[in-house]
Amino acid sequence: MSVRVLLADDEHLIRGALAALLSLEDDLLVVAEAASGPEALAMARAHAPDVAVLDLQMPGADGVKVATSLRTELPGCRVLIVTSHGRPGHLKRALAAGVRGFVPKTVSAQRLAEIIRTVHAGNRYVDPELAADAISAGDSPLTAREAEVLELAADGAPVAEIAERAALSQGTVRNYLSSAVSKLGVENRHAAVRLARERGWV
Amino acid sequence: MSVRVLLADDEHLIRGALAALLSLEDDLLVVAEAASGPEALAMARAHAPDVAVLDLQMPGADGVKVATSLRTELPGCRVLIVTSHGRPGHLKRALAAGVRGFVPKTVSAQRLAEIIRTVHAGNRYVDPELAADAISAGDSPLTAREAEVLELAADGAPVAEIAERAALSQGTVRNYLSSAVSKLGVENRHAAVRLARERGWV
DNA sequence: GCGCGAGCATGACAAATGTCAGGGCCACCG
DNA sequence: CGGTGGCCCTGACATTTGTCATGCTCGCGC
Repeated sequence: MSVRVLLADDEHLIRGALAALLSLEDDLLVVAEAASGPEALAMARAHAPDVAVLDLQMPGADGVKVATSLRTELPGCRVLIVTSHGRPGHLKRALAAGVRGFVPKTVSAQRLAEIIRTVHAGNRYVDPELAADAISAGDSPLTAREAEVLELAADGAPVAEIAERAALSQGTVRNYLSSAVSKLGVENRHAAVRLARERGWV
Repeated sequence: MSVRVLLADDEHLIRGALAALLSLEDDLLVVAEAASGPEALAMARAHAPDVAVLDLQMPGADGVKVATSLRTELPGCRVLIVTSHGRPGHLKRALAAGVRGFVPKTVSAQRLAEIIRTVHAGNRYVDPELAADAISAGDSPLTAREAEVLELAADGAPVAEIAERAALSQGTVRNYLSSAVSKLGVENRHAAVRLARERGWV
């Protein structure tokens, strides 16, 4: 009785190669492939796989969004996320979405096959290094409003625009920005945005 | 007589899978693998491959840097760059470094094998879509100083620091920044930095 | 009820940033 | 030679952003 796997990654090169390698394992069966978030969802609905291996970054909807949808639509389907750039915040978001495994693309195919089995058996697996990063990043020191304002400031918008979109006075917006900057111990709001992004706090 | 290939990519998953798939081709022989820029160089020196397939983003030194070194050290070795995120500037830099091929990871392994043969035969191959992007991005409208100042501004440094590092008055720095912003048709310097980065102008 | 601390909000002031008009230099063209 | 235009550079001025002191509200412990 083999494990039915769905593979989703926008990079054809990787997806194809991965499918080939996983097929070498006797107990794994790649039943569907997808190149985008929406496509992954459609494929999952059609084939009801045991395990969905999702790339974190895909056009349309990222791995975590797909995982969230799958959680309600196919509760029996375990989700395993693979990613190139492991930012702490992603891991946190992923676990919150009910993802069962989270691994970087630096693992070997052999190892990935083992992890697929682990996840299929109902266990969780998180790459130790990524976990350590997430723990050292800690929880966000930002308050709700600070995070909100920082997010609106993310694309370099002027304070006036942020104030309007958040229905706040400009002074208040500056205040939150300033507070976020000092909490994060950085030089200016742009560095704050970058850091918060990196840590997954926005 | 098969083509001797060096494979360099920091993602073990992809590198391994790729090696396996390329090995299925009778006329391709993967003689070495590397997970970082420096390692790729060392492997190239040791094995003198016919074609080096390099990931654009690797720890240590990126694909283009490696290509530059290879150009002088192993002039007979053709370089083919593969990349996930195809930014126009990268392509330009790569071609300037004497790279013979440039493809996104969205191609299939089959296609990649063909391209390796193409490059080995002495021809060039550039992904049509990436080429179109690069052409539509066009040449940088920025003058030398504008680009220099923009680069120094890239990490959110204050004007005073940029002025000092560029040995200019603060007024002048502001002026260049302003000029760059208006040339790029964006709202502020941060957006300008992002856009210039994206287009490969800095 | 009362004091206390945390988060939310504001405006005044100071500092940094963006904009403008203009001057010097050099290469190019008539 | 005498424009003409592009690039480099500057300081003065207007606008935007960052900092600070302050007030409000709400939940909590006493």
